[in-house]
Amino acid sequence: MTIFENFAAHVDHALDALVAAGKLPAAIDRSNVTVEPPRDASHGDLSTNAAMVLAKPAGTNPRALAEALSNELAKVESVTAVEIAGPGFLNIRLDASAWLDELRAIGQGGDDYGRSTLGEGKSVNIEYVSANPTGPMHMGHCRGAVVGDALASLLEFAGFRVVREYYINDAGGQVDVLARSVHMRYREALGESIEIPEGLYPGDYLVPVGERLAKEFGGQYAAAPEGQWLALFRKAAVTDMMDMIRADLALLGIHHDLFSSEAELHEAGKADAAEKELRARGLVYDGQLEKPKGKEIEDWEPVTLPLFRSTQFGDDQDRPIKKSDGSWTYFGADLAYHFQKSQGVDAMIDIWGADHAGTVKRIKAAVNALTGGEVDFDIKIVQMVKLLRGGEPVKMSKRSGSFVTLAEVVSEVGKDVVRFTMLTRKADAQMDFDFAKVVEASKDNPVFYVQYAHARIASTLRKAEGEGLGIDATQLNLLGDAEIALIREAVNFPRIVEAAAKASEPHRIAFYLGDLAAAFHAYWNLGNDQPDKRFILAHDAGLTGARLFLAANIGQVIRNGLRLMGVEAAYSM
RNA sequence: GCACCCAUAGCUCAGCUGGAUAGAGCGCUGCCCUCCGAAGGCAGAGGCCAGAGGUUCGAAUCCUCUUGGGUGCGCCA
Repeated sequence: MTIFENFAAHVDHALDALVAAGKLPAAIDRSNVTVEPPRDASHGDLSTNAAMVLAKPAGTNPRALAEALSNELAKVESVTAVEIAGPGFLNIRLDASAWLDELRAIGQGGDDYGRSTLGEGKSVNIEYVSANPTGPMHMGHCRGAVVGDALASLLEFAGFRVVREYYINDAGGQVDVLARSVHMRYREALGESIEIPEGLYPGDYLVPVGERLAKEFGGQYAAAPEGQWLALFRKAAVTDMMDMIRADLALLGIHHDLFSSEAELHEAGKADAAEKELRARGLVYDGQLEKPKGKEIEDWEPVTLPLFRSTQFGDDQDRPIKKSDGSWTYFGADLAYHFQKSQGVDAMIDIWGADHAGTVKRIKAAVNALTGGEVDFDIKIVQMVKLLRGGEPVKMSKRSGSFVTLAEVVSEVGKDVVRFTMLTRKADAQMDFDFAKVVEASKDNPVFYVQYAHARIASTLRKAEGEGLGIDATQLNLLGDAEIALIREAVNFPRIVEAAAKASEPHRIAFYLGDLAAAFHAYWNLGNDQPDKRFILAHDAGLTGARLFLAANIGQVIRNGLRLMGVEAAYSM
C-alpha cells in the first residue's frame, strides 16, 4: 500500500468518525476525495480535497468541515501537523520516518515496486501494429508498435491479464496485388526479364520470395492463368512477409502472443455469423448509399448493399459491410473480427494510426452493439511521426519504394532510443523524430538524461564498493530534507503507474522518469558546493550507507519505469 | 462539404481525468568543477493557456460556438 492509499484510508476513517459524531451525514459519495502530494512541497507532505468536495452535499461550508476533519487527522500516527489552506485544502505534515518507510518499501518491492492490482486480473486484448503483410515495417508503423507494446507492459504491471494480438489483413485486395508482384519475381527467378508494372509492389524484398517459389514449383505457374496460382502465391507471400515483419518487430523487442488471420476468420464463417446477429438486431439492412460529397468519383452508381446503421451511433452515413460482388468490405470484416475477439475477454484496446481515425466511431458503435456493451472497447489513435535529420525533413517516396524502414532506423540509433523517443509525446499529438537530436548526449534529450542518472547511480555504487563502503539501511534517520525531497519524487511511481494505466497513456512513465532524473541530478549537484552532501563520505560509513541505499532505490525505480517502456537501463555511458 | 485530432513561454512540449501562485528543456542573462561522472546543477527574464460564452466553491482541463493548423473521407485497406 502506498503512502497515498494509506492516508486515503485515514481520511476515510476520519470521515467515519465525523459521521459517528453526527457532524456529517452518512450517505455522501466520497469517490471524489483524493489524497495527493501537494503541487508545492512547501505546503506539506500530503494534501486532501475532502472538505471542499464534501461540504456542499453535507450542507456545510468547507472551512467548518476542514476544521473538524483536521482534528481527526491530527490523531493519526506520524502526522505532525494539519493545516487548512486556500479554499479548504487540508495539508498534512508527516514525521520524516514516514518517508523513510516509503524508501524501505522500494527496496522490499524491488523489481515489483509499483506493481498494482488495479486491473483485478481482468483480461485485456491489445491489438497493435497489424501492418498489412505486403512488405517490411516502415517508420509509419513504428510509433503504434512502441506505444502498443508499452501499454501492454503497463497494463500487465497494473494487474491486468494482457494478450498482445496482431491482426493479419491477408484477405483484401492488397494481398492479391502482393501475390501478383511475387509472381513477377517468380518469373524473374526462372530467367525472364521482368519490369514490375505500375500498381504492383516494386520492392526488392520480394525477390527471395520469388526465388523460393521458383525452386519449389519450377516453371509450372509461369504462364498459367492467375486462377491457378493466385491463392497459392498469396499464402506463400503472406507467410514470408509475416516472417519479415516478426523479425522487424523483434528488433524493437516486440513479440505478440497471438497472430490472427482475416482469411481464416472468413473461412470459419465468423463474418456471416456477425452479419446474422446484426440483422437480427435490426442493425444491418439492405439499402443504397448516397453519392459521396466533396470528391468526384467517376464510376459511381447506386447499388443495393447490406448496410450497417452507423448513423444511429453518430456516423454521418450508414456503412456497407459487403461489396457488390458479395465479398466483405474492410469494415464488415473488421466488425466480425472484433466480435470474435470480444468473446472471452473483459476489455479490448486497438492501437490505430491516425489515417484510420475516421472509422473509429463506426467500428466502436458496431462492436458495442454486438457485445451489448459488456466488453470495454477502446481505440487509441497514434498520430503521425515526422522524420527529420538535423531539422530537415527526411524525403520519402512511396512510388519508388524508398520509405524509411524500421530496421534502418533501429540500426542507426538503437532500439532503446527509438522506444523511449516514441514515448516522449502523448499519442494523440503529432511528433517529430530527428535522427540527430535523439542520439544527442545532453539534457535536451530525455533518453540520455534518464540514462545518465541511472549510470551515475551505478557508477557511484561501484566507486563506493571500491572504497570498501556499501549500502546500509540501518541508519536511514541520518537522511535529511534534501534526501527526503528525492524520496518524495521516487514514491510517486506507483501513482503514476496507476494513472497511466487508467488513461492508457504510457508516455506518462517517460515524463515521470524525466522528473525523477532531474530530482536526482539536482541532489547530486549539491555535492559540488557542499562536500558533506556527497554520497560517498570516507569518514562516515553510516551516512554513506544510508545515501547509497537511497541511490540504489532511485536506480530501482528508474529501472522499473524503463522496463515498462521496454528500454534497458544503462550502467555506464 | 463532413468527421476526428491538435492549439499552453520566442522554439519543442508536460500539466497527475476539475484544485492552491500554470511547469520543464532549448535559446537569452548571471553564477557553480584543486571536489563521487559539469554529458550535470543553481538563479533570472519570458504567459490574456487561440478567441467568446456556459457549467460550479474552483476551468488550461468539462460543454457550445468561432478562428487557425494536421489527418482522413469511397463497395479502398
